[in-house]
Amino acid sequence: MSTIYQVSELAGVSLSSVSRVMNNHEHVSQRTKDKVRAAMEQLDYRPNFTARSLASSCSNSVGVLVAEISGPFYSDMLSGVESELSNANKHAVIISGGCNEQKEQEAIQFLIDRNCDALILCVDYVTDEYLTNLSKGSTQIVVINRYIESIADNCFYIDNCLGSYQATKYLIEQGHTKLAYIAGPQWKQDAVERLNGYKKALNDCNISLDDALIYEADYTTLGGRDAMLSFLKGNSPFSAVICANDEMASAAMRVAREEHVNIPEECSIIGFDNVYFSEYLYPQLSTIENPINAMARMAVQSVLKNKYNQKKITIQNRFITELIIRESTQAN
Amino acid sequence: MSTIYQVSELAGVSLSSVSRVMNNHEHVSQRTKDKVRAAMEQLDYRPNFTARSLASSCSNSVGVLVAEISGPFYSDMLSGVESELSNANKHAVIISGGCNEQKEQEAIQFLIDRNCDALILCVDYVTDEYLTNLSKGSTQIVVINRYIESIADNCFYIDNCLGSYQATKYLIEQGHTKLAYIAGPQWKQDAVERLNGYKKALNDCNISLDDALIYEADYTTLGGRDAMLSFLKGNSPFSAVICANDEMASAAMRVAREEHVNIPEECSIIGFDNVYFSEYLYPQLSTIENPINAMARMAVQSVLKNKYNQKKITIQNRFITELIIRESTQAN
DNA sequence: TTGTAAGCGTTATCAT
DNA sequence: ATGATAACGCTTACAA
Repeated sequence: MSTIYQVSELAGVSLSSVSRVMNNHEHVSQRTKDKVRAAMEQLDYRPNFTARSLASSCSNSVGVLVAEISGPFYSDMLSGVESELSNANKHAVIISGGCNEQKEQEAIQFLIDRNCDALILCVDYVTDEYLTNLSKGSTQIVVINRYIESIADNCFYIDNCLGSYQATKYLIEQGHTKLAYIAGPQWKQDAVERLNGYKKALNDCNISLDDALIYEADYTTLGGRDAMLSFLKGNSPFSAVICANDEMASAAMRVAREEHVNIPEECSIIGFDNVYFSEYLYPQLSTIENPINAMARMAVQSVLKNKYNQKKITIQNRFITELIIRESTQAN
Repeated sequence: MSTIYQVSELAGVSLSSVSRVMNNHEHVSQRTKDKVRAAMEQLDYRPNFTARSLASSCSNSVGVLVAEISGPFYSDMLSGVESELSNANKHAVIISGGCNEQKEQEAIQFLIDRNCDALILCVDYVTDEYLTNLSKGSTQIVVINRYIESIADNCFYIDNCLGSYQATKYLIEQGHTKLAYIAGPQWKQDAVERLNGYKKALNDCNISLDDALIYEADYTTLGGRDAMLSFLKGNSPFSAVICANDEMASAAMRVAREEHVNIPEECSIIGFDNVYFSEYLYPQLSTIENPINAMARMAVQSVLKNKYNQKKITIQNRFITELIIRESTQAN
């Protein structure tokens, strides 16, 4: 591997001139540029990434922390982050966080220690306060899928409440009046907000809340299964069930089938997130589009703008959900 | 941020001693260790990752290149790679390759330029020769999901032929004699092998090949859809269809439903890969388990062993598929 | 516009 | 066992 020094020798110029050419500095004569470029070509010179990082204290890499790598939701997000980063010639150091506060903090520290210029975080366990504090450090922090008032400009999130409001309102407009809700774990912000949207819609339409028709599950198919079973075995009749995510909705559909209740004829089901497999299901799942990929891309844009001084695009922090009607819902 | 220098001052020892303690060198007195550790603690010292990389020419990071980040198959692989790497305190630099040879080469070069110690590659476009050559360089190369004879020890792959042989044989044993096959794109090695397994099973059972019952699709739902439609509209009757992956199988099931052919009563369908959503489908998809996650972990182990001199575990290069029977197949 | 030289924070080779 | 000191390959004042 040749170094900047060898290039400078071959080109007959100084180290700094080579560096200037590499970094496209102004005030370099065409003649120097040409000589340097020719020498680089001849030596098949490749800048040493690590040395540049050390000297410039900029690693051109951003750390990404998510709860898990696989899973339709996170992988869609990662995909957006990675592609946007690659386009800008930065790279992503991706790790998956643990399942408790300490692990999450360690993961963040790991990324900081690796000299990432910025961090894109999708975290559930660390506190708002911790993240706020972190933001005061030299590593830029950006948070996806969570709203923290004190660092609002660095948060990218959807209006979860609006999302389930849209779903619930739609079903009510379709004539449903007995609506069940399968909630996500209530220690997660988004799960609480989604439940609120459901409640708000019922309230706006003067439908009273029936606690027996709300089941707190955990966003997994197992949870969705238990929830649906509980509704079916309960005493409160219902003609529709709104789910806090698509996984639980898919489980609810399966349980319905096992118990011989036809979807959507006897019961409408709607999900949340619009993960890609929701159209593979039978019936295809009606759901709420969650623009996670776009959010991820925007988060990267914000990093590019703030940390890498790139193009002055306008940053949007709040994203809007959208109703997707497929086959799993119908009028009552 | 404090440096090794400040630690050495506070501890009253030299730079080298601090370095030695950090790296757990032998021949360091307990007294020195204690002093250094205390000083580190007091200063909340964190080693500078970049400086270490430069000085030691070891970045402790491995580059991972996949065709795409999302998608059930790749994300399962990435998940395995990342977790295994994190456990070893290494990190993953993940990028997604392009959709042609040049882009793929660029992506690889990108990773090499970033001083990755090793590369884990899941690539389709670059040639065997290119990869063989690459392996001669200083960056260790490991290939997942592809077998290249000249660098066999660095390849991790499943027996694709066996996989579809298992599927086909099973259906034949269940009494099916007219079996259609939805193939993957034949410029991909795994797609060819999978098709071969099907042919071999037919041959072993003395069932003659009907070209009208083989359709080359592209591993996507759209392709699977076209394939199934073509079979249904063709003149060759069939009672089972074997698909080269689960996405196409899910599409085939949907088309069947649209055309009012009951699965599995009128037609058995089997997939390949056992991606996680295959059990969400209705009917749940029978398929071939592809141990991609295990393969990914093994690939990391091989890197740990060869590049980072870690534990002498035995490396396994070839992985075996397994028949998973669910609801989409039945006896004929 | 170009060159000189001092870092950047480590590791690693020598002596001692 | 410990300490100087020279790399590692580049960036960046500062000087010319």
